[in-house]
Amino acid sequence: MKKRNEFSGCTISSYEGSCLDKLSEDEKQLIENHSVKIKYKKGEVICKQGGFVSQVMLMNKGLAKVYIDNGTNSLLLRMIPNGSLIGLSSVSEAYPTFPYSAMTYVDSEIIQIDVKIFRKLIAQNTEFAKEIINILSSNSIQIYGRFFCLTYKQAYGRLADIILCLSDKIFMKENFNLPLSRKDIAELSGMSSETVVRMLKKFNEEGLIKMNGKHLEVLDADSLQRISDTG
Amino acid sequence: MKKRNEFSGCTISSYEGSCLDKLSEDEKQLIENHSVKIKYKKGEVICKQGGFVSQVMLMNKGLAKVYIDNGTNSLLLRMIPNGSLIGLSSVSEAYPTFPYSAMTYVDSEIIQIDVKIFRKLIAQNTEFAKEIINILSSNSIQIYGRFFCLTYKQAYGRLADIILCLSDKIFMKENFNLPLSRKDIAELSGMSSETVVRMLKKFNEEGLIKMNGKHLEVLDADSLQRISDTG
DNA sequence: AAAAGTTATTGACATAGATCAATTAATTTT
DNA sequence: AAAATTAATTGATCTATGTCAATAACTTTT
Repeated sequence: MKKRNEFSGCTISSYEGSCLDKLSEDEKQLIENHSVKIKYKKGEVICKQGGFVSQVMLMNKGLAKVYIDNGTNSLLLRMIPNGSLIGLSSVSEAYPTFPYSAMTYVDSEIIQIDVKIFRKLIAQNTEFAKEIINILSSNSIQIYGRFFCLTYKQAYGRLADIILCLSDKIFMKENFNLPLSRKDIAELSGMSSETVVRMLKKFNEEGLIKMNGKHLEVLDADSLQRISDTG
Repeated sequence: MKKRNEFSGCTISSYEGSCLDKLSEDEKQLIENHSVKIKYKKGEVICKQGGFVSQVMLMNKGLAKVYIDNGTNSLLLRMIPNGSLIGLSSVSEAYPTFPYSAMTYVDSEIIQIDVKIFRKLIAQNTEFAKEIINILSSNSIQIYGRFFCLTYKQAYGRLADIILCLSDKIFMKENFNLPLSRKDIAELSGMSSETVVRMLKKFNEEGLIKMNGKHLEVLDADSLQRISDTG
């Protein structure tokens, strides 16, 4: 029997693979002909909440965040690692504008695909459409988990979550250089940057992580997991 | 130019109409042949988080909530008014279990539709598939708003949001008998029931609402809206 | 390499709203 | 309709984090 997944603040969706695999050679060529590859520098805005969507964007190489804001506060919804799409909710003609903004964390390479082509392919290829439904569903499920986590977990648990997410899902090693500022981590874990600093220090003192400026090493993933579960 | 929508904690998705309208007569008949109408009493569980999905459910008459919980805490994701679907994320074979639970607020009538039929129709009718994508997108957008609201608005703003949502979207009059307990309202607006009581009392004293036990009347929607925006 | 600007760290303090406890009101069961 | 149960209200208290202010440590620009 499968263990019931607990909710985590983790910021990447569980969908694996690529919807593009479901396309025929002709269809792939069509996408090819209607897409361009663009380079973004670290910290550049990829799309703006409220703006018209004309392309769906595929992260080819890099890392970005998707967030909503009202001018005063900003809420990070999810991260975009390699292979993830941005702007999918707008394949519905009913939602022609981005419901969120996106910004790169590091220098990134993004493939822009004409959203009209996306819509056409959905209308002609049901396997592709099913795959889009899969992605939308997995995005929803990820958001539910993050929503629950940010609403009910205490700050230590949320921070532990994010450290584990970075190590397990994003960098896939327990030892990495953070391309994120303390403020970024604060945004990820839904707390103030001062609180992040204090709590990272505590984790460090307790031997759960080894932290030196931008360098982070997970020493005791089990304990972090326990804090995430309890917190 | 359209005014940019602000985020609200409102709990129903903006999708209007019915995906079933996109079906042919034959397809409608197919649904008809593979669905049953079920009556639920107030407070009954419609589906359980983690359980297998075998039917997609359509609220025919009544009101329900969709929520996730971990045994200790419960987070209300959205309300299900007439015409809304439950269990849509599971039309993907990749997600065969409910990611949430649902429970009726009042006596309700629900149409259960075999999920296999739903999947078949998605695979054969692209208009229908597009409509499902529309619904999933609008659900996501609603959740983003609620997520933002519960994370950043203060309690007064969240409560004002919910009162307006109940009056505008659910009961569609400024004068209604609440079928919800204080605890339900607390869950909707993400706070403790004691805080709900105190704040409703305050709104009442200030003449924004008229409240008498279960009966609620919105007296000053503009001020409530202002509190929602500011809070 | 000095100056200017930005980000990280630490400490002190404030507070929104949760929790706990007690009372009253409403509803359900006997 | 009395008793028992559940829900609503009120008051008192507590606390996890945010906010503000002051350095300290980096980074970038000159």
